[in-house]
Amino acid sequence: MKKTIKILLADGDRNLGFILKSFLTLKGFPTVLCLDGTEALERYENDAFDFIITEVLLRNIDGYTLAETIRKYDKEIPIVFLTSKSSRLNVSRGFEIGADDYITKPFSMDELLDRVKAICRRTVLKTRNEHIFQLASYTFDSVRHVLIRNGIEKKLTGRELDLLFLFCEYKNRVVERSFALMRVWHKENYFNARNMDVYINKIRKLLKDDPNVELRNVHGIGYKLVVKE
Amino acid sequence: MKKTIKILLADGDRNLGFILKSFLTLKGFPTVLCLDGTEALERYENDAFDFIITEVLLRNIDGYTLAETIRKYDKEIPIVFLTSKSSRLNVSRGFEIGADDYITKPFSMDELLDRVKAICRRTVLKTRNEHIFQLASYTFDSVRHVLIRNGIEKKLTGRELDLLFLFCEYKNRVVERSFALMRVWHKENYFNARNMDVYINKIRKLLKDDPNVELRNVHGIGYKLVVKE
DNA sequence: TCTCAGTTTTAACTTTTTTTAACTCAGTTA
DNA sequence: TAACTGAGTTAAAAAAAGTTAAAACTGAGA
Repeated sequence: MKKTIKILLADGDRNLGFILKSFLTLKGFPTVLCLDGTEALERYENDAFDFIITEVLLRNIDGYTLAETIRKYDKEIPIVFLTSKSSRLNVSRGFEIGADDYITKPFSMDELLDRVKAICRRTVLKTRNEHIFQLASYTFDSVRHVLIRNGIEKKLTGRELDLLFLFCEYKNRVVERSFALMRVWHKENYFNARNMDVYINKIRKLLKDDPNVELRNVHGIGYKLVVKE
Repeated sequence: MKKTIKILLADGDRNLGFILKSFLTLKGFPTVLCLDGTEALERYENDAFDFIITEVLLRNIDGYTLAETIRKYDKEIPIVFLTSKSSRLNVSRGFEIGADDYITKPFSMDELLDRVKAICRRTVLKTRNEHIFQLASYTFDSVRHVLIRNGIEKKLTGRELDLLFLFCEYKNRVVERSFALMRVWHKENYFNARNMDVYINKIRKLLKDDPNVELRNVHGIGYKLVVKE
């Protein structure tokens, strides 16, 4: 299962690349850095990524060609291009390949992070087609924001909804704590972590009437919504 | 027959500007890029545009002044301001000029496109005189200022009308509180915010007879008029 | 100009939701 | 088993939103 968004970063500048990689990884997006196009493609073929960030000007294989090749395998994966001021570039080629964004250097780390997050949010929204989940005797309607059992409806608050929705997406699979924090609170710190504990508690109380549903903790890793059916 | 929307984009950053221009053009909105206020104004006077996107901080003539000048010629043309996070700016001045939206950098391309499209939809509604909205079993006629259900008409007051109209424009999408305050009250402060609460309450009472319409709060963000159809 | 009804704003107060905090309990490792 | 870290519980504080009523404003008609 996919717990986190794993980024493939292709940037020829070893120093900047390393800084970006460290920053993104720290912010909850594990990142692999490649210094040229060939390396990036090789890495892509031998690993599983959820997000591509690539410079336009890249040694061996340029960013556009890299993106095109990756698009052949994956029509959905978000691709963001980085360009420097000096570089002559073919923006429309980028967008025809299906770029999700272009970011011009110089940019701040936070700017990059913000845009990565924005694109993730969007991609997640797209997949949010299914909105009614059956959890043993509970019915969870994420559009109407209610949890129903024996005809009794309980209205969910925003945080309850987002968190329960996340666990439903990954029903019977482990969701990592840090992933949940990023998805629901969009950041990770001590207080958000405690706050999540509180909401885990609330969700457990909401689901307590049917022993066939259980929000189980996986020590040191995260949680798993176990549904017997 | 759909008319193409031609955009005048004023942005001092040559690179970002070029990317935005290419992106918008590719997405079906032919765009002309100007790098400063004087150039933008000159272009505006010698060409026909349907949409203005301008940075607030612009060389020679700033974005606000540019917008004000254009407003003298055209009371209807949609104007969107781009601002950077850091820049201290005068949001209410923008809305007094009649801004349709403010977009804070960094934003993703898709975000910009979405908002441009949303504004076009609205403008089309206005010019087509599509002013009647069907909200489940309610009919809202924004020209006659009435809300009708089962043949019973209720007259709406000014504020009720403006606010409900705004929510209808963004039906099933979230309208941010501060955006609503700007659009309806043209400024944002503690009392306006409380005042809006009062009108949210009024609108909910007006719409309470059909459970298929709901003005839902999104905690910490805004409201969403949810209509099941 | 004055009055009055309709409308909007201000204000005080309540409720809901989220966050912070303090403390307890459980699982892991040396 | 002690020490440590992760997780669970509960309560309080803080922030956001909802409700209600009175005050202030506004504009049409006397």
